[in-house]
Amino acid sequence: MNAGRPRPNLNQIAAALDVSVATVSNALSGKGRVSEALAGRIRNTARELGYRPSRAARALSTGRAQVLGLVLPDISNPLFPQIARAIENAASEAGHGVLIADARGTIAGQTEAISHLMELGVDGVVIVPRYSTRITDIGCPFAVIDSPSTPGNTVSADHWQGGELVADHLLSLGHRRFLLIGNNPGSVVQNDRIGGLRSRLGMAGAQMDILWLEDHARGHGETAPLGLPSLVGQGITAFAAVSDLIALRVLTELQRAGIRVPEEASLTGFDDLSFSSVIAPGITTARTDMKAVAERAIAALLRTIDEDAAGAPSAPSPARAEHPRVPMTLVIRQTTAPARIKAKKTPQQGEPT
Amino acid sequence: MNAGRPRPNLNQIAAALDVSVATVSNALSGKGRVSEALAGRIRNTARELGYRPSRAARALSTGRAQVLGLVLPDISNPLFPQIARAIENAASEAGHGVLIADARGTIAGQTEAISHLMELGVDGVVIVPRYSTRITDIGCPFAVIDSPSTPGNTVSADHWQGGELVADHLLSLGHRRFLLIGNNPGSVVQNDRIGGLRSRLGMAGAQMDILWLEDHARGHGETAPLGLPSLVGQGITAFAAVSDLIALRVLTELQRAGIRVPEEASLTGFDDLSFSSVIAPGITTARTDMKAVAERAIAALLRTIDEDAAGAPSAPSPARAEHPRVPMTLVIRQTTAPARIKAKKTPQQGEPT
DNA sequence: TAGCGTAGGTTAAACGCTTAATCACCTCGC
DNA sequence: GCGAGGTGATTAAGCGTTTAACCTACGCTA
Repeated sequence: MNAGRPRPNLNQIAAALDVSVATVSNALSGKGRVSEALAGRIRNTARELGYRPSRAARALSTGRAQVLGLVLPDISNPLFPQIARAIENAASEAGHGVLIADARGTIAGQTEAISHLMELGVDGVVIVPRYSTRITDIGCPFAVIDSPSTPGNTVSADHWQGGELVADHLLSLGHRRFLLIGNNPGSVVQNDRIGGLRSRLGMAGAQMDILWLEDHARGHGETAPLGLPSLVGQGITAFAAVSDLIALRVLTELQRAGIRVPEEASLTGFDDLSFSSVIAPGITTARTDMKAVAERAIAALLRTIDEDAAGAPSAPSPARAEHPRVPMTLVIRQTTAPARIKAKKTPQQGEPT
Repeated sequence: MNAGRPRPNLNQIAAALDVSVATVSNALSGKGRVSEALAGRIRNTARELGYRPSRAARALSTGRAQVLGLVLPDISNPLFPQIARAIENAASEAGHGVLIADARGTIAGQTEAISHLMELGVDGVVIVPRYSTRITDIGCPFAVIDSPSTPGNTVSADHWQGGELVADHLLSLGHRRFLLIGNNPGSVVQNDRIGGLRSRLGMAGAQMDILWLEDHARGHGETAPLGLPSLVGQGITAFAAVSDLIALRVLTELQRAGIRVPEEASLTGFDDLSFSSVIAPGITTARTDMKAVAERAIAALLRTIDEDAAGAPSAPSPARAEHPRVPMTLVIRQTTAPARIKAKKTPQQGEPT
């Protein structure tokens, strides 16, 4: 029923050495009791025959497919590469494969993607949820990467602290009038970044406004200019965006209007997207240590899978990591510089709003 | 040996209805001979019990895991999201999952990634090869997405034609002096794009130079300015980059120098990356119909897998698609406009170099 | 020398599904 | 009244591993 390339299996090795398959299995996995001499011979012939264990058979026998799922809100999100790469590496390190699934930006798509993955037989999934989604029981072990302030979050970057980092940097450069730019107020990640920014800027007595692009788009259209140049005229010297993609939009809009960055206005982003280091000027940004996030997420997920198999009564709650928040780091490039105006006045401390 | 959540299986359905597992299997798959009445009852109880077939068991029995691998030269490549999304959708449509693998930019990593995927038990892989790599026998069915001029290419965008498209557009706007910008001359894709551009520009008797960024980086460093503004002074009116990422770099460098795009210089890219539609001005670019490419690649791959299982003697050559080249389309945005100088002279035809 | 622990294996069942082979029964046509 | 053919189901083998349970020497100790 199954022609194709007949891969060598345990039987062939066993037959070649005239031992039982169980012995071969034990020798290769190092489990049962096999003399070192025989084990060596078995390993040799296994190598000679080019033996590759059948994952399917192993999965059937052990109940573990050694495959994890990765659910993303939108694969075309520019941050996706970083996440996917990190998750894949971490999982690969642990001997697991990663199956991707695209939620297509919708909440229905997210549910669908998860059940599709389960259909495919994954042992567990790591979910980067679409904003304003609360992942509850999904019938298999799962880890959530969102933001520390999200209930049920397994591990993530400390977006709030990232905001503080950026704020401190801009304040230290003497900036006092800010525009914070977000996309969607429903996103916990974005809110936390804005929150971190506001808390520090507020403490320093700085003046700030917030622009949510989604609101702006509703009024003026998706690609309408944001009217930033006039704000510079009104004294704003620093723009802090919650994403490098937004920062890029700001940068080009300012440049096009003939406003020089960073000489006339500073600009920061988040995420250190691929283009941020390539363009001129390079974008100053807060970066997530994706490797750390992914490793902790995978570790927590695998632990949960084990516990689940060991007989947890059926309470599939999100995996929990020991250290759920990974600090962000600041990458200083060329879009930030000392504020031009009102810069000689030394930074005033302890002057809360 | 296997606690955990005991999923309902064929046996339970069979027991519940007091029929044999074979009948249940047949009813659910619509294969053997089962009366419509019984089949209906079986489907019902299957639904009630929340039955989900075990992929592992099916894979073991049929020899098909229903999982494909996707090998990418570098997951952090900004084009990756488009490809991954399209492949995932197409595969999902065909009932298959997609396992990702990262070649980490190296040729060794690519080999490693492929064998890792095979280790994981994929039925076949689709490979987007690192440039200057020739994929030969890899022990399992595979499809290659590179460029039509690559031997062994399964399907891809018609990069050459994309270059022609861009060239024609710029020529029609009256441009006559060009700088073509590539990254690495070893990339077939980039070479084809450049080739398409050159052929058309050459036919029109235009003047052009080529800048390979990798050469430039070797001499001046990775992020060194490209010295574009002075070229504009020398009469170049159009920059054609082989990627939007490069185009973005060009755009920001020009803008920073106070050169207005597209008023003083036009600019084009390739791939329609995520940021290209967001920034100001939006980048005019040649776009790949990834959906079409992915669908053909998957279809060809699945066909090859079938043939392979049917007993192809063991000649695993790349999957072949009926229509291996997918035309690119031009997305005209704001970085291209009529040439300022020498533009009144009507385009001269039939004046080859 | 009986008894025992242990190193080094083997046997066989189980995982859940697919599918070829078989079988029982019923209906026709002659 | 009997074989041919068809329908609807069952039986059983097999996919490749894992693993619990069992078996057999052999070297010791008491």
